[in-house]
Parts: sequence; C-alpha cells; structure tokens
Amino acid sequence: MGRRPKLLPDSNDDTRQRLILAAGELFAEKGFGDTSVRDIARMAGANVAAVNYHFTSKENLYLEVVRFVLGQMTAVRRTAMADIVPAALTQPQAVEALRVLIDREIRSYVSSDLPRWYARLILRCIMSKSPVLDPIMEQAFRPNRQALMSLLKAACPHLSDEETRLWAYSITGQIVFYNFAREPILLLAREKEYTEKFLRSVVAHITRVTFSGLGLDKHPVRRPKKQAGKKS
Amino acid sequence: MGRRPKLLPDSNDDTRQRLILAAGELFAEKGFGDTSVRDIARMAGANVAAVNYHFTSKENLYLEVVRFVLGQMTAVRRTAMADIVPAALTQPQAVEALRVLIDREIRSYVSSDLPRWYARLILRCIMSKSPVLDPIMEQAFRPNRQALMSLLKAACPHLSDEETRLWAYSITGQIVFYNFAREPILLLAREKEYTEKFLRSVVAHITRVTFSGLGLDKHPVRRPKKQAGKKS
DNA sequence: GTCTATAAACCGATAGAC
DNA sequence: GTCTATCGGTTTATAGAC
Repeated sequence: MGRRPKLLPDSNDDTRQRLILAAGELFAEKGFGDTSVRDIARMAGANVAAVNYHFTSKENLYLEVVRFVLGQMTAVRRTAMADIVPAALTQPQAVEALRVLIDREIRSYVSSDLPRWYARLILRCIMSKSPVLDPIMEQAFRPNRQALMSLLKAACPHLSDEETRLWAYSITGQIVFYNFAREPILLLAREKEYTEKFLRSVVAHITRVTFSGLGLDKHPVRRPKKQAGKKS
Repeated sequence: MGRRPKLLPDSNDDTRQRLILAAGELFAEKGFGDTSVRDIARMAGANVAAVNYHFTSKENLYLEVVRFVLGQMTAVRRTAMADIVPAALTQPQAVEALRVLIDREIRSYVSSDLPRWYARLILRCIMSKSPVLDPIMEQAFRPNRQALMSLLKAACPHLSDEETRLWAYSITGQIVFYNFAREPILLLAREKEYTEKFLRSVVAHITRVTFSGLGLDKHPVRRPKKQAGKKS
C-alpha cells in the first residue's frame, strides 16, 4: 500500500529488519502461500532481490520471522512474569498474579507492547502444522502453559496435574478466542475495534469464571477500578 | 498423496462433488494459496481442466466449497438442536440441553457425523477475513451464538444480555481451542489422536466450569462414569 | 464432460552491472 | 548492498479435439 519509492537509499542493512517486519505482517495477515516476495519487498520499501540477498529463500525468511517474533514474545513474557510473579510465591500472591495475567493476556491482543500481528502469526502457525511448530511449541506454547499451570498450582494446591492442565487450556482458550474470532465478534458488536469498555467486561467475566470455578472467589480483593500505578 | 489414476472414467458430473470434497480437504489443511488446482484435480481423480469447467475459477470453487460446508453444518445443527432442545423449554430441560450441546460440540472435532475438515475450513476462513466471512457469519457464527445464548437464557433467566454473550464466547472459546490448537495439545500429551478418555475429561471439565460459574451445579445429575450407552 | 496442449501471468531465485 | 533484467518453473485458465 505505502508507495515508498526509494526511502533511505544509502541505508545499512536495517533493510533486513524492515523485510522481517513487512514479511511478518503479511504472513500473519494472508498466510505464507498468499504472500509473494514482491509484496514483501514493496511493503518494506526494498528491492525484490533484497529478500534473497538477506535471507536465502522465502521459506528461510519465514523461519527468520517466526524466530524474531518468538524472541520478542519470550522476552516480553519473561519481564512480565518477573513483574507480576514474586520470587517466593504465597497463595494470595498467586491469586493476584493470576488476575493480572488474565488482564495482560487479553489486552495483549488489542493494545500491547508488542505489535498485534505477532500473536496472529503464531496462531496461524499453530493451526497450520508447519515445520515452525516445533520452535513455537518450545518457546511459546509450552512455556506459556507451564507458567499458567505453576500459577494455578500455587493458587490452588489441591488441584491435580490433570485438572491444572484442563484449567490452563480453559483459560487460554477463552482468551485466544477473542483474538482468533476478532472479526466476527467485532462485526456482531458493530464495532471497528475492541473498546476499552468491552475489554474490561471480558476481563472481568473470564476472571470471575476462573476464580469461581477454582473456588477462589472468597477473597474479594476487588480493586475499586480507580488505581493506576502498578509497580511491584 | 493418493495415486488414483483414473478412477470412475465414465462417471457423470459427480465429478463436481468430488472436486468440492477434495478441494475442501486441501483448503482446510493447507489454505487457499498453498493449494493448486492440480492438487485438487489429482486428489479428486479428475482432470485439471475439470475445475475450470465445473467452476469457472479457483476462487469460485473456494466459495462453492464454503457454501457446501455451511449447508451441511447448518443442516446438522438444525436436526441436532431439534434433537436435544425440546420445543417448549423448561429450565431443567435447558440445563440438560446445554450439557448435551457441550458434549456434542467437543466430540464433533474428533468423530462426528461430519468430516473433521469442515470445522477446520471454517476456522481458517474466520481467521483470514476473506470475502467468505459474511456467509459464515450469517449461517454459522451468528446462529451458533444465538442458539447457545437462547439455551443459556433458558437455563439462567437471571442473566443479562451482556453476561449471556460473554458466557457464549467463553464456552465456544474453550471448545474451539481443542480444535484450533489440536497439534500442540496432542504433541504435549504425546498422543496421535484425542483419546476417548481425554475427551471425556475435557467435556467433564468444561461442563463443570460452565455449570459452576452459572450457579447450576446444585443439580448433581452426575453420571457415575460407569454407564456406556447414551441413547436419549 | 473429459481430455491434451498451450497460452498468459506470476512465482521464487539468480546473474551481473553499479 | 542495491539495483535491473531475466531465467526456469509453476500457476490459473482456455482452446479445441474427441
């Protein structure tokens, strides 16, 4: 779309980075097969040959894009978890961390520190059993599930392993759905974007469902919807 | 994959049907862009030119496939709903219908009256905001949501419209996740297919989460995990 | 309706000048 | 590192014999 004629003619190899970002956005939106290297180069404001110069093939570029996104997401998840999960985890702390996690994850699909197409790309890869599924499993799916399960176990020590796993899938499924089915949901809601009001009700609902099901709704640590700062 | 040389050489125009089925399976598995008409024709045991003869273009074939799948799914949903939802709906009937619906939907992803790629194709379409999103909305997404919301309302008359909608998304999200993330889940479970045991625990969990959250768990109609036949 | 042969466009990838 | 030009292959779609 952007008619960038020759921007930055003497630029160094940040062309590589621009290509990754452009390719990622297109792959996330249209998939691998429906995206051509010409589209990628055009969107990145680079030459067609640049793709094969910086990456040796389109497939390799795809792999590199996934690697890049996984790296970004892993870094963000690490700092986020370190931020909301204290080192020594008491039960009430775990409950609060769970609450914050749900809020974070849902909001990561609308306005987060990461571009929105990151999650879309990963979702697409997960559904299409491509060869990049392995790194995604090891660096995203499994760690995310593990982190969620640890939190659940800390919040509800009485849970069995199987119950914990099922809960992790239930929570993840509810959250992912709002990204996966974004278009239909927005269409039925007659909105162009998820509104803050809508997101707040979604977070409240999933939290309520989860905590009620886990028997954690005895602690009304409900924040009065006022406060803002959330430093540790 | 199947090396079907010329099967049914003197067949009539059920070639059209075979093309739709083959195309649907390939589109569902690899997506539109990664599927060629040659692949489709080969899998259908038809000639390459047959695609453009029966449908005028690959895109039109895609549209026809989606139409076909939507028709099948609509028909099945109608009879299924008529089967499990009595005409005049009492509250306990709604609760039981909800239970059966959850069971049905989850099992539709493993062994149902419909081929498994049907749901996959629709999921793929939903994520890719293609031009076929509109018919999918009208014939699948909206009616499914509406049916679920009606059941929820009948089971819990005290629910507001917004709460009902959120619950519909929560239930759908949990269920769809086991189809959407089938590969990662099976990989982590070290299984090749969802086992009956696993599906039973998933159904039990989602049912428990839902009914507990809705305050419907006062009716311990719990089946004693023994029985086998489940005719009406 | 089914087939072969082929057209016309596009694809990913490369060679070579700068 | 970036560009133009182009190769070789594959794609969708069509023309025409049967």
